[in-house]
Amino acid sequence: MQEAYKAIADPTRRRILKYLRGGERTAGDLAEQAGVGRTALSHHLMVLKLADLVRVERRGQYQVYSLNTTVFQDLLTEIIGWLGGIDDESIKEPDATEEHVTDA
Amino acid sequence: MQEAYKAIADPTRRRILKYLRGGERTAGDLAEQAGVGRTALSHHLMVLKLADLVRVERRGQYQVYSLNTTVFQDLLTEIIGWLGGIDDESIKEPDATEEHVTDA
DNA sequence: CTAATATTTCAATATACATTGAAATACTGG
DNA sequence: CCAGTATTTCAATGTATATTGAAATATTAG
Repeated sequence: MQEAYKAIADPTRRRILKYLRGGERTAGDLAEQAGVGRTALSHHLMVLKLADLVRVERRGQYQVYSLNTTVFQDLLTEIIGWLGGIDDESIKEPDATEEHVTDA
Repeated sequence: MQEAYKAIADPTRRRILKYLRGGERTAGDLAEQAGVGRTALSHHLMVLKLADLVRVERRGQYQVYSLNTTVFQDLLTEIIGWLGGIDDESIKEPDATEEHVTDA
């Protein structure tokens, strides 16, 4: 999960993810659309791959990238958790014992 | 928005956000719970504040932090956008013009 | 096999970020 | 005002990350 959070923190990578919403894309397509050098793009795709946010498949000369939506779902679940009341790990509940945050 | 993505990319900051789900907390409480030095904590809180993910209010000697859920909602909306079909910016649709990603 | 195209790896560099101790600032109680 | 507590700012440092050009690898077409 940590990998996914870091992956989406970069604007270039978010742009890549957006383009991938349009369907499968080759690395070359993405480099062109994302406006980033081929080397840098390759790096970003690697990060996205490690985060399991994209899949890649070789098709002839090309590497074809596509979205893997399952990790997005997990992200959503976690962020919703911050808002609502679905918890998963040690969270100190707001008990009545007010130590010092009473008032001014 | 960019600020929010970067803010949640750090595990310590996500931990802080979790603790804040339990209600208002002073900076001291958070430092203790998050297991990070006071200086580092102050830095993280600043990042969260700039991202508008938390609010802060002085109450006597203390600075009291709390969640600001509105930005979380925006985050959710964007991530849902990546999954579904709600788009907001230039996205190349998967048109029928297959240039070279035809097949192997 | 060779030439051509697509993509990744390597090596170097520059920038951003997290962490720390010490000093500065803000507030409370007496 | 003074001592004490809470928090932030400052300055320094180490680590992580983004970017780049050149070289290496993979695949196709002939």
